[in-house]
Amino acid sequence: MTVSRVLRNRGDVSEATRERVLEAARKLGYVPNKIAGALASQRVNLVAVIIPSLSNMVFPEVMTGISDTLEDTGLQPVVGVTNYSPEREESVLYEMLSWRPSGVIIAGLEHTEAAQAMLAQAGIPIVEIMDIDGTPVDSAVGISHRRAGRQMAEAIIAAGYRNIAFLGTMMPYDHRARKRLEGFEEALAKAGLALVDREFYSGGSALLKGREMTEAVLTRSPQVDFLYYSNDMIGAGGLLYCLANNIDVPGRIGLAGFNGVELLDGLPRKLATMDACRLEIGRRAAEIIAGKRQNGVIGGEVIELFPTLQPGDTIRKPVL
Amino acid sequence: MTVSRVLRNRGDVSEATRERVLEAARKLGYVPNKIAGALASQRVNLVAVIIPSLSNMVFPEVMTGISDTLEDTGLQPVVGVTNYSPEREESVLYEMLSWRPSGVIIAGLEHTEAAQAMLAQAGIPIVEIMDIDGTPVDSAVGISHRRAGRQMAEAIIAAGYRNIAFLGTMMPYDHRARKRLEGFEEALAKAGLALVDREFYSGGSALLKGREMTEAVLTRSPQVDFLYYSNDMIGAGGLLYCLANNIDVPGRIGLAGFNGVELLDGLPRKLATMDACRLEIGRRAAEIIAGKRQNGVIGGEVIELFPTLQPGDTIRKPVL
DNA sequence: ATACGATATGTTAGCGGTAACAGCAGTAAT
DNA sequence: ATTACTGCTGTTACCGCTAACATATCGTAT
Repeated sequence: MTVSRVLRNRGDVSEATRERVLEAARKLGYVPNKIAGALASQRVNLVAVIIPSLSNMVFPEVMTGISDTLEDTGLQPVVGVTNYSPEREESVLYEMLSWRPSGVIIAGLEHTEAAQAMLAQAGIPIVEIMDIDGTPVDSAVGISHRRAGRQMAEAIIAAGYRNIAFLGTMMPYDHRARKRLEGFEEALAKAGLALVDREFYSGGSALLKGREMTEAVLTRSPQVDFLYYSNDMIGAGGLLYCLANNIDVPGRIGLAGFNGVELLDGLPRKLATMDACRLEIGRRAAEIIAGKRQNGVIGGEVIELFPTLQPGDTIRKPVL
Repeated sequence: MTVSRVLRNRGDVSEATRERVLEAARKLGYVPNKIAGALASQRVNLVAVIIPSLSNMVFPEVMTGISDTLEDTGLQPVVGVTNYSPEREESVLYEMLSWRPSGVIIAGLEHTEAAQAMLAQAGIPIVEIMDIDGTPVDSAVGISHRRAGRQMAEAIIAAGYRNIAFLGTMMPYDHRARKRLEGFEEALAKAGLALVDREFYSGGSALLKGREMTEAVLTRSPQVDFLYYSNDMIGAGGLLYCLANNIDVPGRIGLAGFNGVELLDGLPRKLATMDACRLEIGRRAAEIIAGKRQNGVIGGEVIELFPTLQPGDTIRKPVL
């Protein structure tokens, strides 16, 4: 018992005994068994983080925000990856919940019915991140992708472009990309426009795909004067393609992506984009988990963040 | 007890009872408590994976290899990130070991003394990945970065370049980048050459840093005819800089990076690089953990993988 | 009818810690 | 001297599950 007290810094132990215990622990290479500890105390310092992928730049940055904020709370993030598969999400969630974490941070608002039920039943703070276009189980931190799509469309139209094409992922479960496209088309419609062309891809090097898709669209639909990409990586590929082929950007063709990835800073020309507040999302989500744990508040809150449009060098200045 | 048997698919249970149990579990939203289960059975289906960073492209791909292989073994990877800090590595390791995982996959061979001791004492399979230039605690899967550096130097020299500069990270704890540089300089020395210039960076957008550093070096040392980058990202930045400034690549200046990241495929010209066998490393490491668990073998094995040099378009053809 | 093996279910004792409380010495206040 | 309190250490009963063993049930060969 005294050992337990020393190792957890809880309760009074005389300095002499504390020393003896620590010395012995060090000598024996003793590592306390958190499994037993957690079972006895009904407390687990783990936070489940469930995200679709690690291979694009977006989630690692969210992770950074989460880790930074959790750093000095004693909480530890544990990552599960779903590869954009709802079934896999469900099973990862089940697996993680069975370790009784202190909270769950999960990407998106769309989950299987079973997953929804598990989240609702879990009795711990749940934060759904990235997206707020929908109804969260508990709390949510994110941006409105629909609005983001609309905003970009409005900026593009204001700049005088009229023949607009969309290039993006095919993934049926990338709900956020879908919502951006919906918002985008909605704003086009309001201006009496419609997409002139669209092109989808899946898998492979995004940068390369961006080049290929851009070539395909420009060949097929020469009248196109703007390319809206569902993410910055393929947008960057498109930009490199245009530069390599001496296409006047943003005069003849305008370009825009989404995410505000750091990578763009290194490109010869800055791609228009909207930053997705990734770091901030991670931070705020972690704060909710850490905070709730303290004061036991259960009411869900929705935090909407507002991405800023970065016009870069690939959109003409608006015609007034 | 019967419930336990049903939920773990272990032992004989009549079909009727099994159905009843599953139905009840579903209706109640019952999620078994793995903490208690693990304590009782002394078995934990978790594999600790400890890596320095998620934000460059290399570790996510290793993770993919690990996840894929572990997928159908019932084992689950749990990721911890150290940010290249030995102290943080030590504490992350301690934290993870206290959950009694079935194995540890940890990047690099360099750890604090305490971390080394913990790994040695843990009594579970340990796989140190990425690097094999050193003495592993147990098993290791990786490449020789020293050899990789040497190989690249030899190829560069064979191609006729003589005034070679190095551009890389400043991070004192990126041992693998350091070893590559050591091997590189060693091979230069053997050919009677030495680095003409060197430039280091830390933090920020690697692509942008690549541009800036390249400009700095070329301005400061105009005689330089080859730039060896410690990673592909800054190499790509350098390449874009050269192309933008109409520098003849690979005639006037040759370029090479390291890692073989997918990103390069999308660039207007292919950067010379060496792929680091990331996917394969993840796979083999996971196999060792999964396999050992089965047959209880404890002997450590060292698996050296051999990266292939991809000359791309940024090294002149060797002069024979 | 009896014995037997196979299948199905129940019982008991932990796993390694921690919460809660009990005990005990020493010191200060009454 | 008695009481009250503080600081330190020890005791006990779990936490929720599973290994190991015990028991019950049933069809079937003897």
